[in-house]
Amino acid sequence: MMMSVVETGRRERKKLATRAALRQAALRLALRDGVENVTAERIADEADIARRTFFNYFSGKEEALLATAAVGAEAVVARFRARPPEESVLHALREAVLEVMDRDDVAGHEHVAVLRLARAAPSLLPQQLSVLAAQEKALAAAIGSRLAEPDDAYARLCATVAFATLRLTLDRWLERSTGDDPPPLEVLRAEVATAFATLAAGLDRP
Amino acid sequence: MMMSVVETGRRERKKLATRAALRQAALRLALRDGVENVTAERIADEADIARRTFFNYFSGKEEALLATAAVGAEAVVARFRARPPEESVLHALREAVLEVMDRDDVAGHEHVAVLRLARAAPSLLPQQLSVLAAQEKALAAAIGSRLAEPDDAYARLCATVAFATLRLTLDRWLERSTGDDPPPLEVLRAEVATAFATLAAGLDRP
DNA sequence: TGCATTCGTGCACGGCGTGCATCGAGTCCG
DNA sequence: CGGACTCGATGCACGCCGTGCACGAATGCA
Repeated sequence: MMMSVVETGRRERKKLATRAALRQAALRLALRDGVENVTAERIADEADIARRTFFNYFSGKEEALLATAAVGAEAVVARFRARPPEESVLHALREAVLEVMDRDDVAGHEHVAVLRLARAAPSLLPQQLSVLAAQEKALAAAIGSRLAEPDDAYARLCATVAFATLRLTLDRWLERSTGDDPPPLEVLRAEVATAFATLAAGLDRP
Repeated sequence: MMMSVVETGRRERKKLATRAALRQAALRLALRDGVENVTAERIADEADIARRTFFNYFSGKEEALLATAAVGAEAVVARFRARPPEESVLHALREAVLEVMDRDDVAGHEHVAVLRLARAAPSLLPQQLSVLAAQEKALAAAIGSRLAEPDDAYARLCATVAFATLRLTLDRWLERSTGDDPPPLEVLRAEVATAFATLAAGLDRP
């Protein structure tokens, strides 16, 4: 039983492909028919996979849909780890977030599409929050290993507050959507910068 | 169709009683048999109410269980509104939280019991986060009406960060549970104070 | 007292999530 | 190469979930 990340077998490749197929099928159906009309059965059919097998990969349609968003949150943590250690915590966090946002690739567009679906579909909110909560632990660990002296309380507070701020900023950005596409990325970048600046300067006000 | 909060009729009293009976039955069963062994049917039977009627009051067992916790979050918002306007935002928030915690009544003990259940039962996490997210709007509105000049971005950021901090602090407090009961309240009060102090002083670190 | 609401309830139905047994492709080893 | 082993994919069955619908009873009102 190896825990290596790079499992080089045909089996592992097929598993990855199956998971991706299900994830994309879920997103396609949600965009085409609306979130409320998506069932596990339909997703499985769309990907030409048995219903039972779908549940081997995801606990439900919500998890399949938000798996796309989870990749984005993981990416933020990964980028944060890669930031130079001399940067302050909030500075590194902000840059990590901006780096992920600047990736204007297919995964990014899918991520935005999922977030827009989640905004309109209340049934996705619990799962969306759970995804962030799960990544909080990873981010807290990453922050902790950056500190000169360990401070679990501070690391976890930072992680929690950072993701909460990110979620709020994205929500406010999507809220401004005119018609059927989101505002320009520059607006989002500016909002992220000001939010993190507020946190760094001290949140209190008279 | 009156929207008054105090509906003084026999009907309203019975509805409140039914809701409370279901809520308490859910908590009783979860504590006795474990969260995973609680079903809507059992809750309804325990309260001597039809299964169908249960779903007229709650969307599922998770909501019935977390309803107890939701009351606590609402109380924080209510106390915050009652704080004198000359206090700074974070100061008023901290005092509001401490006021609610100091209420050593039955509702408080039930609230703690539910939080301890939620910590051990992953299936309750999504709903727990949703409860807080729902109260964020109310808290943001309360903060907004306190500010000299309106600042929606700041108000919502404060509300989100405050509840996120509260959730984290409670989690860390329950984490320290020795055996079958939580650490003393004084520890919790101190943790809340330091967390809010950190936010007020600025979250960033080298 | 009679009428209008509204609540509680039973019924039915489609969807959900999982344990279990089976089959077959992929992997390993001699 | 070939046999044995591993593990994912699948079908089946079952209990639970959440809701639309219809109906009767309790409540509120004039």
